[in-house]
Amino acid sequence: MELAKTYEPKEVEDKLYKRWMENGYFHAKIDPNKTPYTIVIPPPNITGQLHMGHALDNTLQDILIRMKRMQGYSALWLPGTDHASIATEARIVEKLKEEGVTKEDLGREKFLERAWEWKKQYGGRIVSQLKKLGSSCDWERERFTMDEGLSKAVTEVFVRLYEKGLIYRGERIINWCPICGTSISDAEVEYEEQKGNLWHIKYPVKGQEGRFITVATTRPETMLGDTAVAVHPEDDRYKDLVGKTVILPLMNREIPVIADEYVDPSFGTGAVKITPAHDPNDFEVGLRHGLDLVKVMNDDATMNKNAGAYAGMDRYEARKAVVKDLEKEGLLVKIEEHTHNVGACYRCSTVIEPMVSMQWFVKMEPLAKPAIEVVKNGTVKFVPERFSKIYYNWMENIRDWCISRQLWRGHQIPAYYCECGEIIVARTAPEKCPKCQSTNLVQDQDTLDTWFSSALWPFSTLGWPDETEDLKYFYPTDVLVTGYDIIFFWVARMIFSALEHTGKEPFKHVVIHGLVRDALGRKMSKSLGNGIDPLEVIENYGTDALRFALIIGVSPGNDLRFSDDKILAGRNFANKIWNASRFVLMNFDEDIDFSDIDESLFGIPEKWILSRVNDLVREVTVNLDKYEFGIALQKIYEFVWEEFCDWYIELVKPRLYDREAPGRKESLYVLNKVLSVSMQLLHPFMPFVTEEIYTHLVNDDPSVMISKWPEYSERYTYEQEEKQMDEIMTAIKAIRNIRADMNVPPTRKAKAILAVSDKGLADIYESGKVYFEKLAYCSEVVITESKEGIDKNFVSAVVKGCEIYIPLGDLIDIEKEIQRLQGEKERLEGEIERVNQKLANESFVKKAPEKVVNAEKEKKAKYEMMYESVLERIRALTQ
RNA sequence: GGGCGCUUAGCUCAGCCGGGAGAGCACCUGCCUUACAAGCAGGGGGUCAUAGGUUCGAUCCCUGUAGCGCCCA
Repeated sequence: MELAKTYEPKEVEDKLYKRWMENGYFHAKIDPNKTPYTIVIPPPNITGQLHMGHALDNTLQDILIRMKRMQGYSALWLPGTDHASIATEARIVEKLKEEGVTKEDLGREKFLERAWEWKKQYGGRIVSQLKKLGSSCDWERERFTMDEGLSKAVTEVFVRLYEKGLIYRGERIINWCPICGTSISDAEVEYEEQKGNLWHIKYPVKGQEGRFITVATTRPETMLGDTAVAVHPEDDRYKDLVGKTVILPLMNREIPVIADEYVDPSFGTGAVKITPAHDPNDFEVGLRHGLDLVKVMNDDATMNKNAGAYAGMDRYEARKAVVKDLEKEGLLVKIEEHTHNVGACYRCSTVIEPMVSMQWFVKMEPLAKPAIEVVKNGTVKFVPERFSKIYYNWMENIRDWCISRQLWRGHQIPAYYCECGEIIVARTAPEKCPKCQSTNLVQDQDTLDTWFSSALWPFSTLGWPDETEDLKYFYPTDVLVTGYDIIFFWVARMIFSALEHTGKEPFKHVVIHGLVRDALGRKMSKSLGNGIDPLEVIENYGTDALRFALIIGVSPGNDLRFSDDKILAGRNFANKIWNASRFVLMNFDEDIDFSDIDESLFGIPEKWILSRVNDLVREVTVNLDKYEFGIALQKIYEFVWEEFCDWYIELVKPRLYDREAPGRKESLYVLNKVLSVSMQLLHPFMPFVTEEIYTHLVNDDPSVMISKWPEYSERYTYEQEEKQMDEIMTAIKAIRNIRADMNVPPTRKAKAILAVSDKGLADIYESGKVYFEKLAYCSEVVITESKEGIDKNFVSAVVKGCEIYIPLGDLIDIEKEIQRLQGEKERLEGEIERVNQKLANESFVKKAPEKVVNAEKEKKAKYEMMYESVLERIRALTQ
């Protein structure tokens, strides 16, 4: 059988994915004889494009799901997409703008039609991109957050929480984005340190001519809405003013001076202006003191009629004007430079405006408590564990969640307002008001935060609120894989939602990974233009190379740098195993049949490699169970490349080239076996190349992805052969080493004399003669006890229990050879010195484990023997 | 201000139960050896940030310090 000389991913990937789909391998069945294993995908934005973050996240999930599937679980990876209301709406609004229309011009109904069209146009894109990545999702179960079923779940949750008093409508301070034109939640605000000013402003005290109280503020324009000045109750500077009244400059409004613990006397002047309608802390102060709310801004961040002369100005224009006017009136004391944190909209980076607004909220405290508890008691475990701290920190300080959005795209809030003032929250639109019987009802115009529906994802996708078979079998899910940037947005909300509505945790493990950065360590972003398109990588190097590059060398939870080097390493690895398979298959006869293998014909290399691969099986399984993806892949890489290709294949060649050699077929069997197992272990990481190879090899499975995951077995542990192979390999390396030192090309074969006194070692070498010839380029191998006939024309090397001599005649420079041996001598002296020091230390010998002490003693004996040999050789050459 | 992470070869990063520091890339030497030059063989290169502590023994555990990064307020 002939395979191409290099692996061509393009020729196999789409073909194989199609085959898997057609055979229904991705579909998970409800099977009472199997244990379910479930992962729900973090749903990407329906109109989004696959980026490296998705590629990493989904590769990790695919690795887990493919392994579990092979291990015999009924493994369900449930895919789907998210409607991403704010992002989608922004994009459509942008598009309309190009057409010269606003969404209001279009009207809600037409606008929503456009949104569905948009989905139709781009909705398939991310899904087909996930397929390019090799994701083995159960596409028959694909879901969308605005599907009928999921929408039903959203309504159900809203109604239940409302009925329980956990959802309420109220006028409270929220984060307002003037560009997106909607409220956003606390989690959606990104804080950035900015250079700004601290303005010190004098407020005249009423009835005390010439007396002022000076406040410091970073936002002078909000003073127009001030309803008090606050000082700390213990602050002697202001004690007498508490309860008095000051005149709000520019507005000439009278406002009280109040005392509140919230004020930090050491900051600024120790007196602060209170604007309850435009600052969250001031809002709290306002509640405590019963202050008025004076809102001075419109929704587009221009000043409103309450701002008097400043009405109509943009907030920054107003700031300038206010400062200028204060200065004119002599009320501006000073301007200090000051850096402070400014909140911006995560979506459009506009500085958000805290303002009082009538919105819907989820009451968080009763929901957060059990959600903290399940992590504390280990029902839900974060991997790595340190992320649970971030989770606690957020959950313990959480404020009520603002869930209403002034957007059209999304789940419309199931609340209906009657002209009589009654509010009805219901699963279906009520026909008339239960209070006044009016039929004049209007549904709330707002939609829900997208995360409100994603919070239900692990169970809504399985059919909840209906008690479906899927829900019963696959829920709770097993693992959630996601980035640390989304713990607050999503993970936390799924946990409390699941506990509240299903009474169960949504998943058992939360595997957190880092961000994919560029080669310089920067975040990949559109604005920087430094993003690497995973599809381009797939196009050029293949999916397997991409997946390799994303997994190799990363440790859980840490960010990773993505570089061309790693892609090339991945591509080269795919090519390497491709060629190893090519070699194996080239040696198969058409009618190859392994049904009558005689294990007694296994040689040392066969038992050695079987033992090694057996060990690999354990290592890979253990590490994957710990979510140590990087280590698991590294182990496979090293085994396949070094032990299997560089050693075993070379060792087995002499046997293969002799068609009459006894055990030839057994070696072919071992090649086939070890390669098959390697492909099985590697398959979750690099699904395509492994499938292509596995199906060419001799085995009973039609596909590696439904083959049985290998298991470690004592039966294939050959300790003795591993040791023997070690001896042979060490000697071969020593010969290669001196040959390379002498610059002897492989074509120039040379005799090797192995001077051994130990009978056992001599036997091992004897049985491995042919390997020396092949792997150490020996023309002849003499194993002897005597060193007769060895003269200055020989170079030598010393390994444990053996002296190796190679006659190289005129290639030898005796002076240089002596120098080399001197170096070796010094090295051994150092080793002996170190071991002696250890062994001379009484407490070491007394307290260290016996095993460790013995190992040191053995080393000592070994080095001393080698040292003697080197000395002797130096003497011989210097005579 | 509170919390977390990182500091290991020229670069990017691994490093399990504490018992002689590893990989990829880069660099140097020799090889088109009938699977693979996307390859083979060999080599150089490290005070494991720093100061203490625990221990027979510390890259690893503990404490302090410095630098970098992230999250929260």
